[in-house]
Amino acid sequence: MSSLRNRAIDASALDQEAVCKTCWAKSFSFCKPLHAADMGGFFSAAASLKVNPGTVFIHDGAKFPFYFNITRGATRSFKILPDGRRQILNFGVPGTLIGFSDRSIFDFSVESINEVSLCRFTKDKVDFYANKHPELRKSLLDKMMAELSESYAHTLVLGKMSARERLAFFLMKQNKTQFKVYGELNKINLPMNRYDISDYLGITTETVSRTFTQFENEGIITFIKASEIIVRDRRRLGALAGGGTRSPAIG
Amino acid sequence: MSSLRNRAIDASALDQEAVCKTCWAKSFSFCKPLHAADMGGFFSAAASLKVNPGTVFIHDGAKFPFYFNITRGATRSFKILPDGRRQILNFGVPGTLIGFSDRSIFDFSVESINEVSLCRFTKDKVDFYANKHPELRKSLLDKMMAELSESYAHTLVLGKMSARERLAFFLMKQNKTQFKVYGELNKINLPMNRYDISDYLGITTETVSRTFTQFENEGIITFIKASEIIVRDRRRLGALAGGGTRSPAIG
DNA sequence: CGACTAATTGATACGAATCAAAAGCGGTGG
DNA sequence: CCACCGCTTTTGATTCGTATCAATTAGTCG
Repeated sequence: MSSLRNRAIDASALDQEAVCKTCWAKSFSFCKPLHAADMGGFFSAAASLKVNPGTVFIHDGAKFPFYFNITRGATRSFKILPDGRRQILNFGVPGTLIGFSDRSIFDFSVESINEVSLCRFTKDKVDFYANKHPELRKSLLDKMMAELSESYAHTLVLGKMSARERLAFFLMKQNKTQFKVYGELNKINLPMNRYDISDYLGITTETVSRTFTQFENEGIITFIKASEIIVRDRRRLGALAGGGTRSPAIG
Repeated sequence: MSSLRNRAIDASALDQEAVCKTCWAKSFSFCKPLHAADMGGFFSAAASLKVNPGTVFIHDGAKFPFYFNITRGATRSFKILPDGRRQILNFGVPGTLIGFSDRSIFDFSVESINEVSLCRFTKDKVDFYANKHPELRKSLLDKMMAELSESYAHTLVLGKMSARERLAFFLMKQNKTQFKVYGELNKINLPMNRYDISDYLGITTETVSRTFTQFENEGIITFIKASEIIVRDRRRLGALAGGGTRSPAIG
């Protein structure tokens, strides 16, 4: 797990308000409702950060009174058992809000997969504005509900599904988010490696690999390269993924 | 799955304010902070309900603009796959708040295990008071955070742990909540049956049963009866449960 | 006390893990 | 530009934990 080594976080002090105005991730970020209102005061309190690939920027057990909104790149959140076994809880994409935790203490870690850009907000500041703006409060709650709901879907996958079903679920989910964030319809990009996928799905890399091969042989998907997939038969993929997520209809 | 059949919900219109004043579950319920203030208006908006054993009182996919606070008994929340496989997401005990969901639509079902008493609050009413009382808002958020946090712990268990570890985790968790709610130190009560435990842990009843027997043979636990356990060696049980939950130290 | 359901125990099968090796891929330097 | 090295991914052989199938025992209720 060499990727767990820590690297520096590059913070650049830019004109945050201008950054927010042109932020391409705002339409699916928690701060969306504030862009309509004249909320320069809120945005100037934010800070833009860049994180190098493979950097753990939130540590399990640490006190951390910030929210992070991802604007570019991808992250993995995970828990680790004393003997090193790792479970990935979810992957973050642009629009993902990180920071829901009890008493500001995280009970999982978050690591960048590739180069990640994010906005940092102090919780106090967010709370302050949330108290004044019901829409922001609702937006935050929605993000949190969605996270809880996704966690429950994940629970179902890990508790009841076979390797084939798990991978199908993962691909459908990935397909859905990539459509939402990047507008890709049938192309699935996999910024994470096979270990990440296996640690997310509770199986091994070998099983992930074998199952990918099966899917390709069955004409369900085609590989452009190891990290890029074309969905050929969404119906069958969706059927395999079962009720894991509420019907992942796209478009 | 005969237990999924629906039975009537008995609603009794009592003097709610009096009920709340003497509610034994209030010290660990979301409404706790309001008991200090003079909040008769809030409590009179609540309704006390009783639910017969084995009743699904919240249905996956249903619109349901209420919160339920459990005051007596136990519940199971679950998701079901099209082919009938069931995953239990969590068990509810007195103090558990049910109702966090996206746009008031539940994406899981909730069923009573034994006779359950609960308080029903309309979400509008709760929101109204939450806007005026930061402590109530915080209390609600805390419940939600705890639910998310527990779901993540559950994810780790289902994704990475062996049958022995899963059952140990379950027992430690059960032990911890029963201490908090009922003050029992080494006695664990199991209101749920073996199917529930297996569907919560992602294993089969047979495996649950075999593992229980192992634990008893190893001197870790003793059975009073099938639904009542004495913990003999919490150290070993905790070690097995690993980092599944943040150190389950009691007392 | 008998009938039904829940829980336990036993025998076998199977899916995925593990162990092992080969192939693919990306970067570096001669 | 190609050869080499390390890392990731794929493929193969075998093992192992848990599921499944089957039967017995315990517990509960009329």
